Amino acid sequence: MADFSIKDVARLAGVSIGTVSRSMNTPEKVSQKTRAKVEDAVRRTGYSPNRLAQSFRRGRTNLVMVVLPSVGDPFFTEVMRGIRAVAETSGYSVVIEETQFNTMTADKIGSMLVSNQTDGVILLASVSPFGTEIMASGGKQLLPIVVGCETVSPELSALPSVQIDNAAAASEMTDYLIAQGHRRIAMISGQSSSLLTKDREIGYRQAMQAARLRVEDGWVIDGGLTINGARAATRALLSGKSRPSAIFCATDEMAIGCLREVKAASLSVPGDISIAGFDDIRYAEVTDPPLTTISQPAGEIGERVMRRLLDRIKDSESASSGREFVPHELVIRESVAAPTN
Amino acid sequence: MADFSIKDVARLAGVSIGTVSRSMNTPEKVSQKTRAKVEDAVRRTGYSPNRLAQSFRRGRTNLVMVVLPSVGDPFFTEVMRGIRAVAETSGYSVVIEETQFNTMTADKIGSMLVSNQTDGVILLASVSPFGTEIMASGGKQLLPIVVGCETVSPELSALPSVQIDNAAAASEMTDYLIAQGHRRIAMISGQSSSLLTKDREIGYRQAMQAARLRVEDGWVIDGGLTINGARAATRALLSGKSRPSAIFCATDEMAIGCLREVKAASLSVPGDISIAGFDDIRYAEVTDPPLTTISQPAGEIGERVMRRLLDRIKDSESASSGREFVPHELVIRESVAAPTN
DNA sequence: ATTCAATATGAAAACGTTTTAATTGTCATT
DNA sequence: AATGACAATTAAAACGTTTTCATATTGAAT
Repeated sequence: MADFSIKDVARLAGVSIGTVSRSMNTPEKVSQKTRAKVEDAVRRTGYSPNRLAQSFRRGRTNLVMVVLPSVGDPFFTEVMRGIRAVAETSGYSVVIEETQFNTMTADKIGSMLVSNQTDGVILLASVSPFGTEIMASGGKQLLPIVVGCETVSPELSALPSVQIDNAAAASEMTDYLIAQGHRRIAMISGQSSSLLTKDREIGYRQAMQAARLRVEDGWVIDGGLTINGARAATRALLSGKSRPSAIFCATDEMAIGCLREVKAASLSVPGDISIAGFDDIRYAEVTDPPLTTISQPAGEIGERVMRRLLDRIKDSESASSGREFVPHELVIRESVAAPTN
Repeated sequence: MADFSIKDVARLAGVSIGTVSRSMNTPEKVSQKTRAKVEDAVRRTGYSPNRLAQSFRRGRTNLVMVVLPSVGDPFFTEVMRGIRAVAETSGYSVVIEETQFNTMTADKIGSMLVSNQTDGVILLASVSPFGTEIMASGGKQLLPIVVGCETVSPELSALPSVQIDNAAAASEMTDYLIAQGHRRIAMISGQSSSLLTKDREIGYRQAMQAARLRVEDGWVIDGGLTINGARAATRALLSGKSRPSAIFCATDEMAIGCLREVKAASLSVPGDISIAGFDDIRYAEVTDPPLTTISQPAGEIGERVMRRLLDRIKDSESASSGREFVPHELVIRESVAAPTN
């Protein structure tokens, strides 16, 4: 398999390279007889076309790239399954790129994607206005791109996106906590650069306000989207002058850290403190107690987002733009109960 | 930015395309004056080279692909960090491909990688002899490829790989359980296609045998590498005629499922049953109780595996082959204690 | 001033494919 | 027997770069 080219196959089959190309791509346009010769030559050489040359000449790679914050985030398992499912039926391959939490999102995407490496991009990572300016120049995109799960900044709201209504979901969870009798509800949110958790924060604040409940100073605290960040945040919350009876975490990842820390402080959940999460990752139902959380239809988001990307690749003019919301669901498990005091 | 080519830049700068190319790639070979002209033209057009054409012509992409079972597996977070760290210092970009647990590993890799898409592959996923036959034809590889974390089948043991000694680590854990006083130790392993967990199983069996302990029928059970699989396996274990006092899970993921199920059966951990895991994923220290497990130096594995890949890309002849072991560590937390009965 | 070396540039080939345009061959219709 | 239509094939252009080779320019040394 020492790298045969189409030329070798052509010589071996006794035809021109054009015929070889047609034999492989549009076999119906070549006669039975010659097709057989070509196929034989292909088999004998073990020839497989140089994809790079192929993509270069065709001007299309049949490859889409999904950008996500980090491999190892359980939430994306199902989203990817959905993406892959529809990609496969359309002859697209999927390739993944990490932003490692924002370090170089913009650069990477700008430099390696815009320049013809892939036919389109699915952004599951934080969408900064800066990053996408590169891509969405002059209102018209130079590369098909759609956003999934994440919140897009207002000025980019025309970008096609598929997501749950994060603010509404967060409100719903907060309402649920309130309905359970909680009045002192704190929130562990993400860093300010995370628009996603900002949205959830907004929902929380709205619900609190609607119920005329006070959000005390220090009750909305940055958990950095990590377990350890959430543990630190939880310590701060527990040691504050005014201790909440419930902690709403903007992600399950942080809820897991929070849960651990609350227990480490010898408090029981939900006995002493209720904890709510968000995302319904697979670990959420095996914590002790299992987490009450918001479930996102991750697989469906994946499917939809990929379908919209395909639309856009096919015909970027007529493809729909703007946000598309999918339903979320409040999953009641055991980490939330009525407050005891 | 409507897709300028090098030709446009050349025309605008009033030089030949060769000069433009040189200006960008080997600026020291072009005079100050013309370089300035070119740079200006580049700026004015917003030109960025067509990567596809570039890679095609150069015969190299500066892209490596890492193949892993699934995005969403927390274990790979750190491995990727390591890989990326050294890739970045060498001017390589990293792109990720999922096998979705083996469905089409071989095909994907065979078809899209061998044909010039990437300069090399890091396999973090299960290495079947079948899959790699394609890549390692005639003893000599046609694409630089190295294996990380995973066990390679004996007939492919010449493939460069970086991993801990899984069997030894599993023995060590088993020995530890025995040292704690356990005699009745069961193991939740992976499906038979997972060479990795088979290795761990071997270590377990060896340690049991060395201690002259009996492995009863049904005590090595397939947990399918998933939480739910492990829960089912645990149920089977608990309802068996002869109940173990300790359960050694071949992955933390399964240990988490096991832990939940044991508690669901109203048994305490480690009071009634001890549980040990493997991998030390980040969730392992926030379970209740925190998991005793084996820690892999994931970041280091990533770095080493990427370095070996670079060696191989640079000079496939002289690059080292064969396995390279890195040290593991037994992390003692609270999920294992002496048996009570 | 003249020559030589070094440096800077341009023209064109090359990479492996797809695709267009031109050519050949075949067959049915007149 | 000649024409036309159609199918199959070939030759060659094209894609956007990099790189080789030849040429032109510069500057230094005689």
